[in-house]
Amino acid sequence: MLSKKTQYAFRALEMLVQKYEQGPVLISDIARKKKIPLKFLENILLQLKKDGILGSKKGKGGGYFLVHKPSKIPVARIIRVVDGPIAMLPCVSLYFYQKCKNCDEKHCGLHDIMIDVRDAQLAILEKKTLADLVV
Amino acid sequence: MLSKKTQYAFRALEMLVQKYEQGPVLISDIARKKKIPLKFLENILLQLKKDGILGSKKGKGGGYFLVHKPSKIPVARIIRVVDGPIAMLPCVSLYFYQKCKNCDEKHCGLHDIMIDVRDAQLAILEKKTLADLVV
DNA sequence: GAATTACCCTACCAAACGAGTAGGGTAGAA
DNA sequence: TTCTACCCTACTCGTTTGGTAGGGTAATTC
Repeated sequence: MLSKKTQYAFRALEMLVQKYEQGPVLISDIARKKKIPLKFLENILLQLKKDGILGSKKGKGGGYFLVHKPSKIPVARIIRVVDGPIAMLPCVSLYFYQKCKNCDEKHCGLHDIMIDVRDAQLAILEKKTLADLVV
Repeated sequence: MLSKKTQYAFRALEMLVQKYEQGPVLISDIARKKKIPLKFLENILLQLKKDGILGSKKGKGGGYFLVHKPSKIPVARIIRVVDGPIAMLPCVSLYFYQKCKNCDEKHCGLHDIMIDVRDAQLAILEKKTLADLVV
């Protein structure tokens, strides 16, 4: 399951998509409108900024904004930044791979199944973008 | 990510599949061969038994065994019993559904995306069975 | 029917994680 | 120079995870 933090992230991004190219949006505006604890949200947006997804402007008239076109940012990227691995096992993760001990990947049925699941997930999560958040 | 407990469960089940219809298998045998902490494994097998996936026999010559043919038990069922929800959001889970507050499911882009992901996951996890664990 | 075997159950514990709070620092517009 | 709004660190508290300990009890078998 996605953490609450990740769900907050998507809710915030949804708003930033709607205001795309309308100038920076205040954290406090997002927090109020989307009912997200202010300081918690600050943390999330900072993380997204560090990853280059969001930009920010300080001082009066400042706030956060999307750096790229919404249709250029896949949903998968957000999940990886905020939540971590998407795969169901460390040994099939593309970005967070970890070898599993006591299990030879070449003869592990579960491994094969989870590879399939991962591919199926990514087929969707890499294709869908922030633009799809707004319906 | 699947919990370690769930991964243990699959490893144990793998062994029970291999010994299917060869009589009960001792917990201690599974624990030793699969390198799973004995008491922890006990807990897992008990859970699987309560759900009707495993049966057990007490006394000398006892142990655990699969109640049904391995090809009749979908991988999804194991995950649900041991790990819980498969879906990425509570509001798209079939067996553990929970309404998400501050979000109208009819106008939530994320919701729609996660429905797709869930369907893609289940297409695999409901089709693959315990028989597929052994390659 | 007694002993043994091996399942069954409860309780406990430490570490990690999730979700959120607090409070001040600092850059940059105006 | 002052105010605004981002930036950063640290802390708290409850839950989950992974695992341990120890004994109870039902079924076999002899």
